[in-house]
Amino acid sequence: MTTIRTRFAPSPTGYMHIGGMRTALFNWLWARHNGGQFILRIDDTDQQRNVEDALAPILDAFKWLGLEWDEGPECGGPHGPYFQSQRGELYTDAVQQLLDEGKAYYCFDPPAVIQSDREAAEKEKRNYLNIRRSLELTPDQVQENLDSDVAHVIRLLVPRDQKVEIEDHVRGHVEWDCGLIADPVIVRSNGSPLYNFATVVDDSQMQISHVIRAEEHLSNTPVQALIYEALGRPLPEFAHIPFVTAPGTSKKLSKRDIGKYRNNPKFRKMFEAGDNVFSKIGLGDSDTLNPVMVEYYEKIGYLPSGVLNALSRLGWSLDDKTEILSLDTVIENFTLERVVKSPAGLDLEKLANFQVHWMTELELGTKVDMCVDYLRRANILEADPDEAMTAYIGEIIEAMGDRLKVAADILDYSEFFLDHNEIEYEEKAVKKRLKKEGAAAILAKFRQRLESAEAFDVESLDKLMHDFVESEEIKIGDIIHAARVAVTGKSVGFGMFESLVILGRDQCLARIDRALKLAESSDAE
RNA sequence: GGCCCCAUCGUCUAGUCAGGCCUAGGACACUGGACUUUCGAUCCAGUAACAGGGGUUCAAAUCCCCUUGGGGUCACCA
Repeated sequence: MTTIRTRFAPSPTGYMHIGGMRTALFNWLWARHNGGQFILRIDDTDQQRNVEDALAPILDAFKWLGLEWDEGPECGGPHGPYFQSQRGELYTDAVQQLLDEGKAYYCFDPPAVIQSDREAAEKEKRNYLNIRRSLELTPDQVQENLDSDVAHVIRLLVPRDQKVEIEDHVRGHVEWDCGLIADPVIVRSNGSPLYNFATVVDDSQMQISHVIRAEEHLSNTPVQALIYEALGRPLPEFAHIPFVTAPGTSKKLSKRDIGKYRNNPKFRKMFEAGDNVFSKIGLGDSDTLNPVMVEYYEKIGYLPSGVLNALSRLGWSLDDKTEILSLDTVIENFTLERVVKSPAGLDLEKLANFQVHWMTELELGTKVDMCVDYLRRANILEADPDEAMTAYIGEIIEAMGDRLKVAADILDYSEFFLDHNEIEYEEKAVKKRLKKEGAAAILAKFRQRLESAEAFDVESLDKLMHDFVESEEIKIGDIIHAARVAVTGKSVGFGMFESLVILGRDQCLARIDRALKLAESSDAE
């Protein structure tokens, strides 16, 4: 058995696409499942100036999710360099080989001529094939053209009388008729190699055993297979996995359509959450980070385990019932055979569900650390918390329970970090719960009970309120809502008694006093 | 348009390769109920799918053919 080697070859685009991450994950999984290697290769043939800046978010995404690569940027490896821009010699050599063996040729037809050939073919409703005029030239003429710098590209000479066949691990048998394939350009007029060519040279030189990529590359496969054949190198195994579609659609998830997604009901909440959270922690809004990017999930406080679980289940399943999957479980069970053939829509609700599960698995201390990070960035905490503050935050998080779905949710409870005169009261809540007929009077009485309460713990306060309700002959709803609004400023939150205890008696009394004044203030509206 | 791929509940999927165990299973979402101080969570229950048409067979979600629908790709992008 040869070693299983897979790769992911991103272009430095400045962000990591969530669908691309899924493709990378499947490659990584297949390598890990087989005890093989996963290689990261950077497709920087476009030569942007700041490759480094544009690459950082991509590497960060891999690091965040814990998908370490065995060879690639930063760590190097025996088949380097891992940047295509530094592999020019490999491509030049391969092209020369093809040229020498007559499997590729210089094409001197100007683009305009090719263009009109194409149009002519289209007009006659016949498939376009190169006319191969340059093949008529004598070796001397070719040399002459080259010597006098006549513009040219290099094309692969497609053997038109054969078929290309592959046994795809996901698609099964797929074949193409070479008689329908135009001679692809493999080297541009400026001397740089094209994707299809560079990929083959690299995959072959890096001894990639399995090319696992998105379905949209299926149509590149015959050309690549032909290049392998021309080069006399063994064909890798192929697995074309379905692409990821936008939620609720059947179209490929694409950053270009981000504008549309804003109005997509399945997506809208994510954008809103982004606007809300990112502005608080100084990361812009949902324009800077959107749900197509892996970084969005990281920065809004998703867990790697949640995202990984969701990504794993996108086009793959373990069996007929297992949904909650740890990375280790997936590694152990991942096979290409169980990859589904049809496109899979990104299911954000299910992602949220996985997230809740993995969040509840976390130790309190871990949650505290995550939340502290957000509180610091949002300037709710001005310094790293001391022991007392850490314990205080722990109490809040425990009280939140599974209301803490993503780490950024802690920001919804900022009132616990403010003094009584700093908190904001929700207008609606005040109107409904405090300005209601008789509400203030009840609240005032309850305040007295609180003040004189002997013990200030959850159990005692629970009893205190129930006794109060009984003696006043009111319903619990008549006081508890008013009390909540009074001490938190909001109509919703976690347990009432936990809230009171966490805030402490003095803070509660001060807040109630403030609320009482608010309730008395004139109803201008 | 050419080439290629795909088709099971609203969504992600199990079942398809080796036809019968499928009166099609699970999960998310949704609806109803229980619990409850709000929100959330939880527990119970429910709605809901084999795209259509032909074959083959004792038997088809599963095999074959056609139709329809959806999608990808057709560059000196990757």
